[in-house]
Amino acid sequence: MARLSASTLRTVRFYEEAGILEPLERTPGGHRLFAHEELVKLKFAGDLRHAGLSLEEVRSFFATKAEHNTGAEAALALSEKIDKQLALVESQVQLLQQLALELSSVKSALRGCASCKDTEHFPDHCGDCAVMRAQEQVPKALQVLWGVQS
Amino acid sequence: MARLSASTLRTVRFYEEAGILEPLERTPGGHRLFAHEELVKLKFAGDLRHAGLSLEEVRSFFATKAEHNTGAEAALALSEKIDKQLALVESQVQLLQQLALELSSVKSALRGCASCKDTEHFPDHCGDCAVMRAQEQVPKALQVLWGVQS
DNA sequence: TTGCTCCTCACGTCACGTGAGGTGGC
DNA sequence: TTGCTCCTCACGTCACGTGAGGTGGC
Repeated sequence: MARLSASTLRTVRFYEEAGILEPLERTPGGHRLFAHEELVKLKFAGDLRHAGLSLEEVRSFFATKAEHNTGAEAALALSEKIDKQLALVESQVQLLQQLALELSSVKSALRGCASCKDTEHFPDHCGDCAVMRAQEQVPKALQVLWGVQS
Repeated sequence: MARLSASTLRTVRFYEEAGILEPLERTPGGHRLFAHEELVKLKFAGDLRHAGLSLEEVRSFFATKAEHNTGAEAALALSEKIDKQLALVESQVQLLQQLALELSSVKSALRGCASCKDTEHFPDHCGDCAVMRAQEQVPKALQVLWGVQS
C-alpha cells in the first residue's frame, strides 16, 4: 500500500486509526491485507490532503454516501461538498498563480543584477541603484527579498 | 501586525522566534513595535507557507541576499531559489487542477442520481444501476466516494 | 479608573516521522 | 536459516492554537 501510493506505512496505519482506511483482514501474524479499492482511496485521500483538507474532512467526504438514506439525498449532499471543495481549490490555484507571478517579476527585476560589481549600493542601498530605479514597478516580493522600498 | 495580515499574534511571535521577523524595538512595557516592511514580509511569508514551504525554507529565502558578498552572486542565488520554487508551484497547480477535474466529473456523474428513489441498487450496488453504467468513464474519485467499481 | 490589548510561560493538537525491540513470511 | 518487511508502542517534530495569569497603554 505505502509503496504503491505516494505515502508511508505510518500514514497508512494513521489513516486506518482515523477511520479512513480499513484492511480486509489481518494475517494470523497481524499483517494488514487491503483490498485494491483501499489503495485508490489512499491515493485520493492524499490528493485531498494536498488540497488542504484535514483528515477529519477527508473522512467526512468519504462517509457522505453512507450518511444518507436515499440515492437522491446522498448525491445532493456529496455534490454540495464537492462544490465547496471546488471553490477552495479554485482560490488556492489563484493564490499560487499570483505567487508565481510575483516570483517571476522578482526574477526579471534581478536580471540587471547579474553582472553587478557595485559595492556602493550593495547590499544596503540597492533601492538607490540605477538598475533598480529603472523598474517600472517594484514587486512586493522584491521589497522583502532584496530590501528595496518602493 | 496580526490583524493587518491574515495571521495571528501567535504566528507573529513564532516567526520572530524563527528568525523571520524582527521588531524595530520594544516599548518599555515589552510590546513589539514593527516597521511597515515587516508587515509586507509577514504577508509574503504567509504566501510562501501556503505554497508549502517550511518556516526554515522561508527563512532561508529571506536570508539569501545577506549570505552573499556581491550583488551578482546574491542575484544568481536568489534566482535559482526562485526557479525551484516556481517549479514547485507549477506542479502544485497541476495537481490541484487535476483534482478539480476529478471532482467536477464526479459531480456530473451524480447528476443522474438527483431523483434516485431506487432502493434496490442504493447504496451497495450503485455500480449495477443503469444510471451509472451509462457513464462513459468512471472517475477514480467516484469509485472512492460512491463505491462504484469500474 | 475601566477595558481592551498585548505580554510570557506552558500545555495541547494535528499529521505524521523516527527509532526500539520484536516477529512474520517467503 | 537468513533477510527483509511488517508489527506495536512510544516519544519527537513542525507550526501553530489555546488558555492562565498578569500588565500595558490610551
